[in-house]
Amino acid sequence: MTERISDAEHAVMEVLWKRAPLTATEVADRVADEKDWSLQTVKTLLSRLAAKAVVGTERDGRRFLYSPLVERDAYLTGVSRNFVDRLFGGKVMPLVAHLAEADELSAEDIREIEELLRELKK
Amino acid sequence: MTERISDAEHAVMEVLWKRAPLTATEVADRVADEKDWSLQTVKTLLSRLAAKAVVGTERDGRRFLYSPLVERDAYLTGVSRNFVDRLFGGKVMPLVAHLAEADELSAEDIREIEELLRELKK
DNA sequence: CGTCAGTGACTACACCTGTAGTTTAATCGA
DNA sequence: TCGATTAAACTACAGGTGTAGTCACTGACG
Repeated sequence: MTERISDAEHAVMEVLWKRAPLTATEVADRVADEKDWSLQTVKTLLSRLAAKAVVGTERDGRRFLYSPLVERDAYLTGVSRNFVDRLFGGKVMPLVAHLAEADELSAEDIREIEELLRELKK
Repeated sequence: MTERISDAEHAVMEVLWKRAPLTATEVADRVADEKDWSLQTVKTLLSRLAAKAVVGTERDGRRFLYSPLVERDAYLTGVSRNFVDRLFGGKVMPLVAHLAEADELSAEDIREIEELLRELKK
């Protein structure tokens, strides 16, 4: 069971998944594109992530370099799994069906998914 | 924007979506199949849901009857939307692709989804 | 009529989250 | 060398969440 990552923490992780290692200041700069957070806020989030061993720290003189310890893919698999389990009884079909019925799927989406499934069957 | 429903509250909602109206005790009994919560806990959750106007209350003598005010379908659409937006940039394909790659889709799942999509295109 | 079981209302409380401010220690530039 | 800068560490604090406990009332039962 991978440690829980909160929404705010997730935004920080996205930055680190894109590029790492980074210093706290660098992370804050990049996160600033999305969120209007102070440097301190980002540092707090990094500390919490480090405390949970979701990011690793490496000393670089007076500062730290932060890197993800959890892979984005593994994380996404975990949360998706959890999501589908909790809300759709663990079955992906009802989820897709639901999105379809709610008109959340474009013709484009449908085409892409079909293609993907065709690939999978090989 | 529908009011936020927490995880614990969601378990209570599932019971009410299955059958309503119910008294607090009845809800607690049914929830007990899933969660090991005391009656008081369930009552607290019902109060919070009522305060958020996610369930409605109807007086029945000395007790209340609780019913959902939000439809399950609408709720699922909302959270699914939100989930896909936050984690997969709003595209459903990457989510399905991800679950597929992570071997979370059985051959059976694939067949069902294909069938569903075929239906959709009509 | 008095007691008790059931019910909603109110209170509790620790932990998580979002969002920082403050303190302290190290470093770099003049 | 000394002050200005910068970074990490520690502290803060309100609101949400999980998980109840307690209180006060009321109707049913003996």
